[in-house]
Amino acid sequence: MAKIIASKNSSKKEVIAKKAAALFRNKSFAATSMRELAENIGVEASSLYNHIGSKNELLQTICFKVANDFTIHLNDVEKKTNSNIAKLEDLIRFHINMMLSHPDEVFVANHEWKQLSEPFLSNFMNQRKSYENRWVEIIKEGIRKKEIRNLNPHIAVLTILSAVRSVEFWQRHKKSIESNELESNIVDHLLNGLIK
Amino acid sequence: MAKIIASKNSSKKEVIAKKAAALFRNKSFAATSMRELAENIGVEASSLYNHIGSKNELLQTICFKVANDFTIHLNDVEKKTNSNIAKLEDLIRFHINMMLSHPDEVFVANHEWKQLSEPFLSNFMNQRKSYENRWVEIIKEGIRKKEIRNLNPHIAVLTILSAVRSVEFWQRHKKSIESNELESNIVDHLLNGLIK
DNA sequence: ATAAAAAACTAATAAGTGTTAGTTTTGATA
DNA sequence: TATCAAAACTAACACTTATTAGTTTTTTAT
Repeated sequence: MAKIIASKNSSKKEVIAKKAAALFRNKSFAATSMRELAENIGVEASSLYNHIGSKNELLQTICFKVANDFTIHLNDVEKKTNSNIAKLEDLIRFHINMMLSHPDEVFVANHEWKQLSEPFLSNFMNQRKSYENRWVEIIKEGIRKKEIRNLNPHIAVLTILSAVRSVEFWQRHKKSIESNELESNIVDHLLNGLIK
Repeated sequence: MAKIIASKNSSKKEVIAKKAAALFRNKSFAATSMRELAENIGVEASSLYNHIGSKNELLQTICFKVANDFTIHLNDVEKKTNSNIAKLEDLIRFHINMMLSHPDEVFVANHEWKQLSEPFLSNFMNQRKSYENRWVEIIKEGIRKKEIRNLNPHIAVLTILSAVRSVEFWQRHKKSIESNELESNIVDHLLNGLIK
């Protein structure tokens, strides 16, 4: 009889969620069956239900864990007293490092959140909108203090949040690029541009 | 008896593909059923098969139409004799305009290509890799000619290709931003950076 | 060693899947 | 108006889906 092995650092539910994140990323949430997830863990599908409530609950666990990590970090950044550019750099680096340390979870939160059921879907969208608005405020203040060029702050936020997802592409390629180089290049590009 | 209405500019198959793109975007390919697609068109599911071969063929149609449009445009850009920065700006603007004019199709090509069946999947990935490599060559030459800062060309390409997808976010928001403003801001940000 | 709890199993359910077969309706042409 | 192909329909197929019920095995605690 096969078993789900929990470790010191992760409960059985966390083991399931971790494997689910990998499958949801590689095959999409809808195209991943509970039988397939179970097989990957080495157990029958019905056994999973001793540890989780439903397939959709797994997605909720993954998405909100990621969303909360980002929100908590933003709380910290807002408390600091450094320049707004420094705050943005901190935020950008955190995004990149989150994608490097939890690639599957962040990918799922970025791309599969649409499959959340209500009320979690509305919840997630609101949390994200609020997160973006707080970025916008940082950029606005940076413009006011003449640290930042006079770009549309909303568009700048969307551009940055989109650009950091290039880490996903990089993970497909692994073009012999060090993750340090990746991080510094993205930050440099977004802050200083491409033109010499 | 309901009917699929073809127009002067689009065959019945194109009408189906257009609706499919919208559904695949909003619900994902796997989570969209043929019955649902049929209902949206106003016809029974089996009737669709008078016009298409399979669900996956619909995805192929959408993905390769988009991929070919991008490749054709890149062919044109490579023939030009202007600066490499000008070429990049041209390419970036084309990406943004493609997302504005065919939002659903580009979204599906960007996010649902994984669901392609072989050999189309391998085909698509190769075509994309080749496309990216040709961008890389433009950036390399720009660096050689001192037009472009000495960033890692591969990372720069991934960053740009990722950043232009911010148009997707903007389409969710519609934050009273004109599409012209969106385009010029993204181009400006990527070429000149954020810092004053 | 025994009892209780946790977690695995088998089997089944009801619903939904893409797709095909066979039939009927529609619309255009002769 | 009769004919014929295009394109709609109904009905069904064979399979897969998430999830539950009921049972057996394993682990934990006394």
